[in-house]
This record gives sequence, C-alpha cells and structure tokens, in this order.
Amino acid sequence: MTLKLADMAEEQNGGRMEAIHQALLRRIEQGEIAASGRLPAERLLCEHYATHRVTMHEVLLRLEAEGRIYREGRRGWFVSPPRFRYDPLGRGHFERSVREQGRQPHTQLLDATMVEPPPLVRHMMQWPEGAPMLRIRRLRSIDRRPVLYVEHYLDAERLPGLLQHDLSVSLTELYRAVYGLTYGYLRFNITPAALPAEAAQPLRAARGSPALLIARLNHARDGVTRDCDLEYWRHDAVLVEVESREMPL
Amino acid sequence: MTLKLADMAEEQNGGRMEAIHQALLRRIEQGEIAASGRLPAERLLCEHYATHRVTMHEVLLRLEAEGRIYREGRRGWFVSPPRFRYDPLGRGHFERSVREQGRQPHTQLLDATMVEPPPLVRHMMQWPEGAPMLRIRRLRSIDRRPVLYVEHYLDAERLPGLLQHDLSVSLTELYRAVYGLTYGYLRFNITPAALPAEAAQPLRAARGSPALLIARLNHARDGVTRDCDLEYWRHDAVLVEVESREMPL
DNA sequence: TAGTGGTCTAGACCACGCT
DNA sequence: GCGTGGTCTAGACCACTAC
Repeated sequence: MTLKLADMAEEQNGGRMEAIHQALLRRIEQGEIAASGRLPAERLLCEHYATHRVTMHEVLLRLEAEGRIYREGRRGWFVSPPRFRYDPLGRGHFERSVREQGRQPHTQLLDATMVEPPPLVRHMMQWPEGAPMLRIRRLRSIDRRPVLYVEHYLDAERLPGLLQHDLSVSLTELYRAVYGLTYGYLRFNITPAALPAEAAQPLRAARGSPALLIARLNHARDGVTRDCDLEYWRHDAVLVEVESREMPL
Repeated sequence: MTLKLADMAEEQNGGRMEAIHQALLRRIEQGEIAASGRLPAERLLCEHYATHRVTMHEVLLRLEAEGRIYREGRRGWFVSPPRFRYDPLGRGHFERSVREQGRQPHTQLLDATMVEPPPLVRHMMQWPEGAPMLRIRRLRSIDRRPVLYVEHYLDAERLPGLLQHDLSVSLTELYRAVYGLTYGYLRFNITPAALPAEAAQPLRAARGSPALLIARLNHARDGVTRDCDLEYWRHDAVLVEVESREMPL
C-alpha cells in the first residue's frame, strides 16, 4: 500500500528523489492538498514513500526552491498560495493592491529607531559615514501569512514629528498628506538572496531560506534623494511585474 | 590542525553547519579563493572541518542559495563572480552592456524550430491553441560562464526568411535592420524559480538549481503583440536594475 | 581509471510549537 | 510532554568528468 512504483518508474531520470518529487507535485497540482493546506508530517511521508527522512527532507527543500511549498517555524510544510503580483514602480500602495487581488493585507510596525545605515543603504543614498538615519521596520502579511519584511531608511530631520503618526499605514500617503512631499523618479534593483536573521525571524522562516531582495531608492521631485527601502520577500510569495509606460529610444 | 574551533565557538547559534558556513564565507570574502576559483573538493573540506559529507554538502547548498558559490556539472564548486547588472527595459543589447561592464559576452544559437508554445507563452501572447510559433533558443555567457538560457517565441509569418540570418547577434537589431520593425512598450515579470531540465543542461547546472525567470512581452509600436522571451538566469549571476524615467502619477 | 559531486539508507539527538 | 522540523554522523553506491 506504500506506493505505486509503477507511477514512479516512468520518470526518465530514475532516482527516488525525482520520483517522489513528481508524485508530490502531482498531488499538490491536483489540489489534493489545498493552498495553504498542510502537508503530512515528514515522518509520515517517509513511511508512505518508503524512504529515509534525509531524502524526504531534500525533496521538500527542492519543492520549496521551486516555490510550491513553504514552511513556517517548525510547524510544518504548507502549499504556497498564488503569488502576489507586485509592481515596484507603482508606489506605496501595498494594502490597496493586495485588496485589488482579492486578498487580505496586514501591516505591522516592528520598530522605528535611529541607527547607522548598513553599507548598502549608505552607498545608495550617498550618506556620510557615521551619521544616523531613522529606520522603520515593518512586517507585511497577505491572508495572515507574513510575506514581506521591510526596512525603510530616511532622513529624520526632514520629517519632524513623524513618529507621532500611525506608521502601519502607507508611508507615501503620510509624506504627502502631512508634509506635502511628492515623489520624482525612483530606482530599484532586485537580487535573489537568502533571508538574513533579522528578516527570517519575523517572517517565521528558516534561516537561509531563499528570498527576493528588492532595494528601492526614492527621489523627491527636485531630484534630491529622499529615502530608501530594503524589501525582503518570501521568494514563493511574489511575482514582480513591470510595464514600460513610454516609448524607449 | 583540522580547525580552530575557537573561531567557530563564537557564533551565536552554534550548530556545526552555521560555524562551517561562516568560516567558508570568511575565506571567500577575504579573497583566499579568487572569483571563479575552485573550492577544495567536498571530501577535502570534510576532512578539514572534521564533518560528514552530508553536512558539508548542505553547507555548500546554502552558500549556493546565497549566491556566493556555484557548481558546474560535476566539476566542482566555484566562487561566484560579481553579478551582471541587467535592465530588462533597455532592449536587446546583451553583448554591448556586458562589454560596458568590462566583461566578455558570448551568444550561442541552440536551435530554431516551429513548436507549439507552452501555456505561459500562449497566455501572455493570446495565441490560439494548437497554432505553432517559431522558437529560437540561445545560450548566453559572460566571461565563458553560461549564465542565461533564453527561449524566444515569435510569429514566423511576420518575419519571412529570418532563419537565413545569423541568429547569434542581437535579434532586436536584426528586426530593425532587416524588417524595419521598432518596438513600442514592453512588459516583463520576474519570478524566482528552479531551472527546468531544458535550461539546466545547457547552463551546466544541477537540475532544480535556483534561478530567476524573466518573461518579457514585447509590443510593436502599433500596440500589437510582437514576441516574447523566456529568460532563465543563473540566480547568482544577475542583478536586475530598473529606473523609472518619468514622473509617476 | 581516478576523482568529483549526487543520491541514498540507517539511526540518533536537538530545539522549537503547541496544548 | 509530545510532535514537528533541523541537524548530524556513518557508510555506501552511482553518474559524470577529466585524464
């Protein structure tokens, strides 16, 4: 009863991992396990597919790399929900665009403190060494699943009294409404990365999990650098979508 | 002589994997092993760090996930060279922009045949089911390392005699020079993915290796869909960089 | 043919999550 | 306290690469 080896034999490359991988994938794709549904425990899967835990674990890691499943803390493995479509050129409307995609957004303020910015930020913003910036850290969720950890760096002196406001809403909106600030152009870059410890913890992800790092540099209308975001996305949760709005060259 | 455990003990989380990970990372960052340089064989590393091969292998996989090292075929592990900075909005100038970054580009035509496009492409281009398209497959390298596998899909009827030309140069250039075609806007999306078999083989990568999938949809000036690219990048080799060139909103 | 990474089994203990 | 994933050792064979 353990398994139809017939199904598995047909795979081209043989190898138990490959066969189990395909079998599990089929079960996920056919909706046998619903999105956000939990997979059976590793030990149960081992029994079912008559294999060792190490092998099983590697299969699961591969499915994770493909963005089909994810894990949270040590609570188990879950089927990945559809990706959130995200356009980094359209600004500051996380909550709205999540809702437009028929899903439930949530934003949580982690903290807001003065810190020395990390080298990447200092370089992007051409910030003098040793000078502190205001860092706002937030955690954003979709359908109760934390998917995005953001560090927002900005020049505190330009935004007096910012900390008195509710920082769990759109910061862009806040800048506009309270300080009358609007944006000019922006630049962003995307790197596949692994989650650093600070990001992994609030995201309830394993250290070293695959992630997508999006660094955004915002400019004010006068061309002066305004602020900078470091966004760590769970890699299975997002699909970046960009459209050129003018005729190039 | 095997290892200074003192160095390793200081790590916060303990765990041999974590310690070995840090130790190797330090060696890489300090340039003890040059970019594109080869790491010692896994078995040697095991000896040096007094651990088992499975553990060592997992450490190496983690460094791979972080984009610090990569492997080719079964030839060994290598230190990742700096990432190629790539702007998907600037078109068809792979060779030129690689050279601008002081590196050596190379493009190899794999094949060009009529096929039924995969579902993703058919959907993006709103192509009728069952109708064939011309598929051009190419492999692109930087400094002799294959980093990008591209499938280019296009409407063969609009480009008669295309196959008579040299398909290892810029296709955009070819369209313009030979057919007088210029582009309007384009759309692209980016997904972290795992390499499918077709892509893994020419890239000399292990099946299931992490990758970045960029799907680009090109439109002609009249707004008609022109063609579509599926680009599979080795995930450690690229950094996507986009700048908004106009004032949003 | 020797050396490399890739896979696999067996068995064990640890750390965290939940209740 | 029990169940979950996370890590670790031991030992083995396979598949591909380079020579």
